[in-house]
Amino acid sequence: MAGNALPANGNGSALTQAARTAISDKAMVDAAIDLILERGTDGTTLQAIGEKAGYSRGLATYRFGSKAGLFDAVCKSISRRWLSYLNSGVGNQVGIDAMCVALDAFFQFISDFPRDARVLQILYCGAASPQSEYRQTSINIHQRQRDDVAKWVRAGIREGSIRGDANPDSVAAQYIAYISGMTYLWLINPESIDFRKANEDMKLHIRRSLQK
Amino acid sequence: MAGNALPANGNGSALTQAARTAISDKAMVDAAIDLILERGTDGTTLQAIGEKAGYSRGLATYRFGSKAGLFDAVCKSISRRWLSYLNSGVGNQVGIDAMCVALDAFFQFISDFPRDARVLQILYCGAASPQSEYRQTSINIHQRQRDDVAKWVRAGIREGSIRGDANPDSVAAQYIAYISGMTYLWLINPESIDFRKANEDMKLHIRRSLQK
DNA sequence: AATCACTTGCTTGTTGACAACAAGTTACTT
DNA sequence: AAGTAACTTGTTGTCAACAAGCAAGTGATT
Repeated sequence: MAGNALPANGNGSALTQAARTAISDKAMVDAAIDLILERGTDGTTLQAIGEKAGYSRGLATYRFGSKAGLFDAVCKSISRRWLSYLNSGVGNQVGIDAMCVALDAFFQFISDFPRDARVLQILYCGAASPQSEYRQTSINIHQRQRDDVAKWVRAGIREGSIRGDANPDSVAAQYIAYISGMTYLWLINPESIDFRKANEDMKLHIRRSLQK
Repeated sequence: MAGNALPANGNGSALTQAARTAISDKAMVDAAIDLILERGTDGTTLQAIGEKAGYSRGLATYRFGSKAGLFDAVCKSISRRWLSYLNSGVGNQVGIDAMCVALDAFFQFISDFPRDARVLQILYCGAASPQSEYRQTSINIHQRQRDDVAKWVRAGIREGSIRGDANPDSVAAQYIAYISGMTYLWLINPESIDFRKANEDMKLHIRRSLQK
């Protein structure tokens, strides 16, 4: 569909090898996102991904090595988008402000790209299984986000906006756990979660428990 | 191993049909827990479960209908244990007390039965996939827990220990999201989580944001 | 600028493992 | 002893993974 399996037809305008790879890569990641949303990770086959992307049944395996390798790539692709989205929202803010803006950015991301958000959460869940070949990716992403939050808290304490007895690492774990857990609850039962309201309440709670 | 495939050996002391089923059932659920911990849900086969339980490769399929059916049974089995554990801890308490005691019970459960806790969380994660045949089980369990928490909050407001402007449903969602998210973080990277400390901080946080 | 050796992208052939189901066998029940 | 329920074995279709081959792109030499 998206990719052209035979780019050099009659004329001399050929694609670069790197371009060919980039095109087929993106086509397969996109196909994977569609299929995961439709059928879940178990129901998604490498054959279906390759063919939906406009290639052969074998390309996905060839390119990504394994099903887990492909999921890892999808995971990284989406989380890259999310992190840049987040960074552009938070900017240089720190402390409680940063935490609140990040919550808003998260809600915005879920509203703007619900498909990406859903697939990312599905893949994070897949990383929970022992022997998961992309668990490390999930660990790294979550750890990085926790580190960012802990930094915001530390800076907030320094500038005096956050009470000095707050434990940055503990607050960060709690904050990331909230986001992760809320997203899970939303994923399995979207109607049961009013994300906007939950986030407004969460901001209030953050202020109450951290403000000096 | 645990189950006897041939209980009626030479003597006349035979087992009841119901007892036979109960024994093989339990043996297979136990085997499944072991195997899921070892190899994850994907790496666990129905054949391996049946044989590890001391039966044939086909019994697990026969009894539970499908892999999802078996996981659903395991999920229900463990969550039953957890809920009775929880109830015996909380008793008739309500409000902030109930919320704090439940956190303690949860930490205790994870310390006492880390294997069960891990498998339960792995299965909850599996329920995140679309088309998951036991998603409803996860939804029900989480919904029930949220309802319980919301009840505690409402009772706390009535008895005057919780501020009147707290939204019970929102607080409940936040509380359950915290537990779910924290368990996920613990599952993928146990060393990174100090559950005891996180829970102590969470209790403080709850008091600060809900106490009148 | 034409061609030739080489590399990389991609496809097709094949194998072993597994879930699911059907048909058969063994253990209990009345 | 006939019937029912627990359990096993035979079989099929699907899939991931790998291997071998084909096609497209690259770049050095002339």
